[in-house]
Amino acid sequence: MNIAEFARSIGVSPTTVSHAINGRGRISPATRHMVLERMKELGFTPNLNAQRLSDGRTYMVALDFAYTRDYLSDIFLVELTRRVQDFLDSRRYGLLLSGPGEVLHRWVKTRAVDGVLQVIDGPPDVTLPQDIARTGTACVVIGHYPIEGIPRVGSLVIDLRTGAQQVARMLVERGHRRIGFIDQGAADPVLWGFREELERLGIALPESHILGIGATPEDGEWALHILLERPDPPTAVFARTDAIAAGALRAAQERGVPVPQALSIVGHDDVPLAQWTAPPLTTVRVDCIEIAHRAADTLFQLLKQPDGPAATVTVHTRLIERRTVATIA
Amino acid sequence: MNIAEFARSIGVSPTTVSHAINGRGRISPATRHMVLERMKELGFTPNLNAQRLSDGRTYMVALDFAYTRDYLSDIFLVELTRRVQDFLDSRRYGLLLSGPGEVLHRWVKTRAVDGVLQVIDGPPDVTLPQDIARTGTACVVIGHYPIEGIPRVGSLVIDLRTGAQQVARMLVERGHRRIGFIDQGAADPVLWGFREELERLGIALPESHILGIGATPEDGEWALHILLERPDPPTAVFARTDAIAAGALRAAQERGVPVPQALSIVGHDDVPLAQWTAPPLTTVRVDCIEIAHRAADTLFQLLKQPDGPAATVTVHTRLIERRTVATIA
DNA sequence: GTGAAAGCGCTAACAA
DNA sequence: TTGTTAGCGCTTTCAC
Repeated sequence: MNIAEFARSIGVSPTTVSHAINGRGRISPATRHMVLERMKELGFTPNLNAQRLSDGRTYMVALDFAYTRDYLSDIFLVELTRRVQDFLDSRRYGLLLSGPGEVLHRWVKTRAVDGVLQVIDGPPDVTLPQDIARTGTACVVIGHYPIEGIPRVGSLVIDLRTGAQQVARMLVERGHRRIGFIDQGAADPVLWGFREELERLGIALPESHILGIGATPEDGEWALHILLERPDPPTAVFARTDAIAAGALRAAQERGVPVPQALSIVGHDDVPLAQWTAPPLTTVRVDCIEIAHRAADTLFQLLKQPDGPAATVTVHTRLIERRTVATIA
Repeated sequence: MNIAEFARSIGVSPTTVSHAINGRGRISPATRHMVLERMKELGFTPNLNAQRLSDGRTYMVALDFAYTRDYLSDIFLVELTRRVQDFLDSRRYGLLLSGPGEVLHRWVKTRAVDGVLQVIDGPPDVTLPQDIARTGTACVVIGHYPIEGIPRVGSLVIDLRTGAQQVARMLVERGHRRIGFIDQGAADPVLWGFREELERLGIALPESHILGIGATPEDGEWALHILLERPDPPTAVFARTDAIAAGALRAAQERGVPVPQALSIVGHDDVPLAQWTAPPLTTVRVDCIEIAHRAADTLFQLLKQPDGPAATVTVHTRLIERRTVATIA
């Protein structure tokens, strides 16, 4: 059944039906109500593709993971995807889970989506969103750095420094002076923020106390063993991911080093695992719901006002205290 | 730029361009080649929404998780999603990540997708795929039971019994006679297959050796402690998920029970965690790639031949031997 | 407040 | 082999 048949069968014109559906146009509340009622009765639903062609909007948003590494854990992406999906659902938009690169461009060029949410893990490649925006498709980049001054491009900055700084302050307040850091093979804002804050507090984070090659628990085990073998072993260790922290925790237990009494351990990301470790892991939360919400919101802003100011919003990470940090005597 | 402008600018008719794009219709190879070349040059890409309206196909597939519990772990869904996405990408189809229930129905009714892949975790609700299929949209249900005899509905059965039976045979071959099972709060084909195979081999799995309330490592710890307190403690334990098995492993270590020397433990699902435990976990793999591929394939079959036979394909789980099972002296 | 008619950009009979 | 033309189902301007 199409709009014409339906309109005829309830004795009005297609125009009236369209007005009733969209709430636009002049139509009496009574007529509108009647049309809507009978739509349900007769089971008429407008063909989305015709609407798309006609009004130029697709009611679709593409989500693209332009990842080069595994910066944030998979679970973060799942969670983010789910939250974005919920948000879009509630606005009757659809989520197109796009592959990266060429595939995404195809969706943009064929006008399959109104906007793109792009999650990236490194420094931003301005070219990508620029290409997208040039075709008239809005784009919001979710990453660790702002992107500014490009029309139709917004950015959501996940500020990794905040949480890292909180960790630094907490550890120092608890009396820790010899502190270690285990990264996942690449320095990033977590390390930078952590180190800067420590330095501000007068504590050094020597290169010898920063190590890491990967993001598995094994990497964490390995790294912790090395740190504890040093002549001046740390009393607290901050790990770049919870998985690394879990490995470090295990290594400490293997060595008979009680956590947190003899060694404090802090993780990062607050994945579910962080609540399961024994004792539960003190860590830094990256708030998915907030990120998903505000990123999608920024995108919708851009859809509504294509020439509005390209917004940059920042979401901060924050310390979640559990049971793996103790005060030094 | 639309097809008319483009056609005019290269001196042919829109029809010819359309023929060139779609490979259908009669067109000389030379013309076709020329048109394609100039498309790239001038950057013309056909509007997908117009194509959709015109030829009635949307080149979109919806993926829906109609879950009531957490049967398969999240990581499975991620992996599955990624594989489905890759498959669709390669066929120039898009993946619409749909919410469940009403949301999915909206996409179907508005003709936003050609087909639906539905992942369910319990016994099948035939109504759902039936409603979808009735509107002319193909549907493949990914679950643990076949769905047959409904036009335009296919099913992919993940046969959980196979792997469970392999586990049973392996444990018995290795000399185990007192065996325990930790489930996640609900009996399912894994338990059934396991118990049946044990019985076939003349080994009983007493109710007292089957327990479980949840799927976290803590649940596994708790369950293992109880099992080992029994007068006739098991020498081998099969856990319904790897997370449960990981908890059991930890509990054994806490009690000073060496694994696998004094106790064999087997997990299920083969999530990444299973390789990280110490020792690495013997478990049962659910092959995502195969599932994604064959489910999508079945769906495409249905798209190609709407009235073809509604296929049911079965993917079997299989035992992955690592290091947590030993032969009993 | 309602309806007639002209698009939106593409595909596919059919004619040339 | 190529071009003309009539849809696909909706929105929206503009008369009534």
